[in-house]
Amino acid sequence: MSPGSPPRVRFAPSPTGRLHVGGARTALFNWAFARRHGGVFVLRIEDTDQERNSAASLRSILDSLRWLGLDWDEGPEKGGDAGPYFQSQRQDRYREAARRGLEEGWLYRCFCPPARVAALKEEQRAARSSAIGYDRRCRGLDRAEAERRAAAGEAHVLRFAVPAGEEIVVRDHIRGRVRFRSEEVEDWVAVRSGGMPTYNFVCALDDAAMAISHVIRGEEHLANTPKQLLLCRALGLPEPEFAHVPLILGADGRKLSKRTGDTAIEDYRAKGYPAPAMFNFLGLLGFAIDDRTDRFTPEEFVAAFDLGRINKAGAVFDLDRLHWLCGEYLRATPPAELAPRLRPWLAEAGIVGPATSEEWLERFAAAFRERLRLYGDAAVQGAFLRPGGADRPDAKATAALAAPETGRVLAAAAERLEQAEVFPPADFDSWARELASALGLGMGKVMKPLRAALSGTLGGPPVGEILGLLGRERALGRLRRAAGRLSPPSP
RNA sequence: GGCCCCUUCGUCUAGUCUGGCCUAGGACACCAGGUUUUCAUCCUGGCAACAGGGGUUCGAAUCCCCUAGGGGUCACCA
Repeated sequence: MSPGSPPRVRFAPSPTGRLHVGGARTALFNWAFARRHGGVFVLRIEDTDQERNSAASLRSILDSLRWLGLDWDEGPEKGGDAGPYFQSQRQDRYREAARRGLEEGWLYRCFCPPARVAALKEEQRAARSSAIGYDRRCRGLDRAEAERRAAAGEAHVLRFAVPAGEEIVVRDHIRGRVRFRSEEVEDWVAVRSGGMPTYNFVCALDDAAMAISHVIRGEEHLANTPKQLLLCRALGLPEPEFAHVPLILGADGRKLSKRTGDTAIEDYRAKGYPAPAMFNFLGLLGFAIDDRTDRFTPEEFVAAFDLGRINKAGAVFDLDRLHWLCGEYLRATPPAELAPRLRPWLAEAGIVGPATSEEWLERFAAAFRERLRLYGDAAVQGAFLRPGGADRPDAKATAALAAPETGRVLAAAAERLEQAEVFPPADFDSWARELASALGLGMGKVMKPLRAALSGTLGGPPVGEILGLLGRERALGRLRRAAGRLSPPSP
């Protein structure tokens, strides 16, 4: 990092889809680096692909970043001195650079039809040739003639005239110095036939214009870097430092794709993954604070963040680990805090209504907290609390209900609960023990049918908690309905 | 195929730059016990890795070379 001035980094998504987990982690690392060094985190929108851009994508990306807690200092909805932050609004600058490139000769007009170039590359591939891409045919065109053809409206692109014999060194904080020879770089397209510049062109231009000191991005961009560096040289622009972070892999060991699971941050949000757990998880992919810290706050992450400590190898997106982390976060959330977050999920599942009290939700949160991993789990696990939720007991519950003593147990429990002064009994354990001994049965024989009648299943929170969530009327109703369903005892 | 990157338990990783403290540590998952009215939580224990081969060195997971394997990239996408 250049001494003295605080670093400037950027995350530059293209609004052609939702925020991918890989992109999210890249953003996270950029953000952490900026925060760690008192630098500036810029958000730049690379909307040079007019076909695929969409406003919905942009909104989704911004929402996902905010959800993760990654705030930007300059960019959309924020402004800044280096704007505009949408590449579609920087066309005049790109045009000026292109004009200069043509004039200085490091850009040239190429009239080769796309089909010719495609065929060329096809040939190279088939022949297993080591030749690189475009054969530079138009590079030798007479300048005046090229201008004439262009003026006549002939379709063409602008290509970068890659110089021979140059060595390009990418200064990478993760991989050290990566060297390329300019012979290996093709004369890439800088401006499309439609006049729209390409990624490699505008990316380097904007990084320089926005005074980006460190380019932290995915490893898939490493092979592109020489093109951008060559452009910097042609324009006499300063070269940024780099950090190409390893890919996030699917279970198959390849770049994470939709085949191997959800790839959009929004998907995880929609399924009820807690944001802090997601942040934590992403921060653990390719990075570790030390040999034992696996849970941390954003502040702790920032304090420990160091580009040099990022791993070189790709990291598999391990859903098991994410789930575990989510559970850790939910268990650590106080019920009073958890309750409001659970509400929408419970409401959607028809478990609570607008009239449901905060107190009830808190009780629910306290009862379920240790068995939830995602907010969304509450809807599934709490399903039995819906009206009639115990009417169709599962296999195990049905078996428990079929025990010979069930009728006595349910009747006795209902009677005692009806008469109880406080509901549920203040000391449920003692209450249950008393009931068991009065019936001359073991605890298991008593609790199982109760649980089955109350919730239709044998799992879940302690029976005392279930009673509290159901309330006296509904609990008694369920006990009696279950008792009524039993076949009458033979005389 | 060319170029580039990578390689520690099944997975995420510590250790590698600054060889010895590593009979390689932690975590997830898994397995086995324990606690518990159930599930879950929690506790205890277990399984499990330096890709292979050569060097250098008194000593290598750590340094060098080779091989193998994996990945990325070769668009008028970003």
